[in-house]
Amino acid sequence: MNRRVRVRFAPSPTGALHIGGVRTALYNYLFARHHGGDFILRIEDTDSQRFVPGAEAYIMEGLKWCGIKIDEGIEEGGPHAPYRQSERKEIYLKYAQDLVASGNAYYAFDSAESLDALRKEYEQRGETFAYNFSVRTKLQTSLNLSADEVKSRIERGDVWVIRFMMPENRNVEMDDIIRGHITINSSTLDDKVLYKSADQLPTYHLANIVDDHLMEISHVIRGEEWLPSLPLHYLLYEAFGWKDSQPQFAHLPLLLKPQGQGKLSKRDGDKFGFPVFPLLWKAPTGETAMGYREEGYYPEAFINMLALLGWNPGTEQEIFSMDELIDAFSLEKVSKSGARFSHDKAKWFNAQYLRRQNDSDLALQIIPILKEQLGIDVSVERAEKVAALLKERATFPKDLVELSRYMFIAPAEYDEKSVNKFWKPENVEKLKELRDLLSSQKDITTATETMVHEWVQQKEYSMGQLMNTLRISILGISQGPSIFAIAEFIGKEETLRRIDTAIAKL
RNA sequence: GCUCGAUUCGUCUAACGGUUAGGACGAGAGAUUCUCAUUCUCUAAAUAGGAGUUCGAUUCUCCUAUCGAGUACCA
Repeated sequence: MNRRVRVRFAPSPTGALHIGGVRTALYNYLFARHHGGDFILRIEDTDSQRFVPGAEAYIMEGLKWCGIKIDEGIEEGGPHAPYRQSERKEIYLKYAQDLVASGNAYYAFDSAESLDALRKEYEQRGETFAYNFSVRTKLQTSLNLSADEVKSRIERGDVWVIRFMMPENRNVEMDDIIRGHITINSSTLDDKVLYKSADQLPTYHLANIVDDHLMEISHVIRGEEWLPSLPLHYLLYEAFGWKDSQPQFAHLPLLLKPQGQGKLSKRDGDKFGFPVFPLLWKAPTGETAMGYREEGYYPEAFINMLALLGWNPGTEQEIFSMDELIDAFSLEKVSKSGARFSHDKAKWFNAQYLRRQNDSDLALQIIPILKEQLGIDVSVERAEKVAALLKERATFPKDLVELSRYMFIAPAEYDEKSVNKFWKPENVEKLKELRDLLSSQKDITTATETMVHEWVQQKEYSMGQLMNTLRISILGISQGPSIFAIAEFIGKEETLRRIDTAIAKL
């Protein structure tokens, strides 16, 4: 069947979107774009209890920051609006009732308490309670009660749910693009709730099938945690008579916690020392968790890193632009096993992207940080020089600010280790000579280095000893790029002043 | 417990049933350098275990082990 590719990312607004969710969205997006199809954002807010204010806006902002563009969604609109399930609530009841009418579902009047009690009872007997063929005709269901009784209970406002009537002992045959063929016997499954009268809302299972059908979704790409629900979903398509237009499924491997075990969860916040969220998250409770954006990651680097976590094109290419990802992506190349996220690798990707920035862009990025961190105003030209000089040594733009600190501010202290190593009387004597030599120059530039080099050789001094002594006097530490480049940057006067200060102080 | 899924260097991964099992991050060593970082070179590092099928299994089948997911009137 050749139909338009339409995929959806369907998060529930119960908190910030963690990187696992971002990756699911990304793979959906890449798949859609690769096939020239549509990427739809649908908000699955059918759990009135767990709704978190701000989560929905966060999800949209997060996707936007990542460069994932939505074709149809709650802000973008589209032919199947609304895209928020809470605003579609009227449509689901009819479908649930259709299933009752066709004999695929039934009403159940059990209270949550009585079910809890049943579960406990079974547990005490060492059994597991399952709401399925074995009990549904014994409990308070429309299969057991007379039609009149059911009708009057509903009319008098008793609380009810509609449950799917899971067939007994049927092998459900399923296909997953990533995992291949899967078979499961329906007797191991239970009668899932499809619709609840209490809040007049469907559960995920009903809503997602109905909406995917109505929205003409061609491929469902979602996390592996949904795999156990797949037979139910297959059976629902069948019960509705929608087999012909049923989407294809692909279940993505999970993202694992960096240490310990289990899948990454939004509750993991930033307790591992790195963000699990794309953006800073401020929960209504006041809790906050850091985000990749705020940490200084480039969205392109973040996406590049995430794309390769569970997918690989089979080549040795590591750096991919979004367009290259779109071009190379295929679900068949998604791996089956869960992936553990590596912070080191994320940083490496960011460093790669930082180097690829051109100096003027980088300058613009660091000027505000320079202002904020060091309280100094720097011209674009000066900032460009800093960028050019230091970008190979940085992971984040903010690193450039820290690395360039002593290019703007004279050191107030001198690193003890470096001083112990190089600040020796004989070196200081030579430094004084060098100071006089420098002061005799018109100005100090990187070209001065050659001259100094020759002078050092002539005098038979040690370049390493002298240069580091000079470096300490200027920067306070034996680190950083070419000392002559730095001297050129701060200028002759400042260079001499710092040498004098160091000689006086140390 | 039950059901389903997964298992290649520490981590992310590659390998029509035939390769000295490749790459990347990280680690270690060396080279370069005025220092640090970069860069470059090199090194260590893996097919969970056991049976099959096959001329030949990382690759296919089964068993075991381990890990994970699901098992809600949550998604």
